[in-house]
Amino acid sequence: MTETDSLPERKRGSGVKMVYDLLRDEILDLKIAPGSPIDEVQLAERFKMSRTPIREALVRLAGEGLIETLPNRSTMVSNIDFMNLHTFFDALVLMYRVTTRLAAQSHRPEDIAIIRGFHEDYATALKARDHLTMIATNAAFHAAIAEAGRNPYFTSLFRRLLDEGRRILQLYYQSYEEHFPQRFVDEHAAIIAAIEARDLEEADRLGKAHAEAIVAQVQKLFSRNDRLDIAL
Amino acid sequence: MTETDSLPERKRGSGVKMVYDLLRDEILDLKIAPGSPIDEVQLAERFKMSRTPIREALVRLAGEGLIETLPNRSTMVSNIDFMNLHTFFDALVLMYRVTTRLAAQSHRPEDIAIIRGFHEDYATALKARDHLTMIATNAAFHAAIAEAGRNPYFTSLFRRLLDEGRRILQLYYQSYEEHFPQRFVDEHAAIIAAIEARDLEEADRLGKAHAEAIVAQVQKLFSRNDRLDIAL
DNA sequence: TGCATTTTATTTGTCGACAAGAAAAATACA
DNA sequence: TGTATTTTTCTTGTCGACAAATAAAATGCA
Repeated sequence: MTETDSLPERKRGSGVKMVYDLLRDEILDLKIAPGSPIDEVQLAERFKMSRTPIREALVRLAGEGLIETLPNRSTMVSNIDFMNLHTFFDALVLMYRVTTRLAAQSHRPEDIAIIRGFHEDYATALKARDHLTMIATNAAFHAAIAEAGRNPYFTSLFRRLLDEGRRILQLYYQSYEEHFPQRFVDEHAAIIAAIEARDLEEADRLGKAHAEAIVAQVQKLFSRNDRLDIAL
Repeated sequence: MTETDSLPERKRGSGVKMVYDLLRDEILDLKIAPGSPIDEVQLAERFKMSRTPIREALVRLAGEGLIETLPNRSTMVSNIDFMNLHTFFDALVLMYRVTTRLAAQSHRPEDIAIIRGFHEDYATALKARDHLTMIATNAAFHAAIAEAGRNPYFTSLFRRLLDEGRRILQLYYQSYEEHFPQRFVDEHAAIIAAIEARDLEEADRLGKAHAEAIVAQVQKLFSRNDRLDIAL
């Protein structure tokens, strides 16, 4: 509702990107709930621009599956498909493996610095018990590893999966507020070491184990919820 | 240039999809060369609609990497990145494996019928020595297998790779006009059999072998071209 | 009151127009 | 003639308005 627009002056091509980035973050941080309707005119008023650039941003978001648009009728934030979470987890685990392995193979020195940066940001956020930052920096950490692997096809799919994962982890931490495992930080450190040592097999193995640990933990929560739903 | 628009009457939401589909096919069939500029007003005239829906179609195509758009300046058909073809092949081979394996695991009877349909279309096109149809039905065949695997994340990446592959195969067949291997038809048949038998390992193995055969063949061509470039 | 039909309201898809940016052309100047 | 600067041209990004499509409300009728 409250909008902090300091500059009414906007550069020519920047409006779309701004709306896109902001909406994307709000969706991934669950600030806008899945299923919420998205109103073009409302957004146009909020950002003080015409509907045209708003629409372009929405088309992009729809292209990444973050919003769904019914023809001639409402557009809304995509729901999380709990029924088919296993397909998400399958893809996530495989991409963790592949990207970590490729990073061990193809990284350059400067990549390690970037990865370490996010690693430290994550550790800091964990100490501060800051969910949102933890989730976002964790995603950034693994995205940086994928970038170091230098396969844009894998990177883009992995980014999409990490995005979707941000929403799911968000739900997870809303249920388990006091759960902040140092373990993940240690695993991250081990992954970095394997990448730096160019040990493909170890990187692959660690990536797989790390992914499966996260998946197992999240699945535990949702299976509990499933049982709850059935009980109702 | 010549446009066959029989109906000047268009339904409300159909314009964007029409432009999108047509442009997409023209790009993938190399009817528009990589690097060609795309002019919005020209398209608007050609399809007899305003620039707005044209633009939406272009944004979609850009989202899939089929066109590239320089801010405030021209937009053009994406070039094929020959320098990094190996990343494409890596991703392609892995997705061939994964989707074929998942199809063996998760397919339903009705999927087989669809897959067989494209299989036969491919065989027909091969007999007719019709490049364009061969390439398109081959992509459709493997996309159908991916659909039977029922993992939308893998399917969407694989679709993108198959699309890009259409352009590359197009180049390939432009060089080797008389090369129409029956072998691929046989391999397709074997893949269908493995899927139907729900033999995951065999499906995986065949998918990998099939992919690597295609990759090897294409690489042979391009490595020859590479040498040529160096010789010049 | 309950259901079918018409009317109104809301939201999207499309349009034509205009202005900002960048390249190309034209001009000035050495 | 060659380079710097201005002018023109061309394309894109944005705008406000209108029309089609759908949902919601109102009305009619039993």
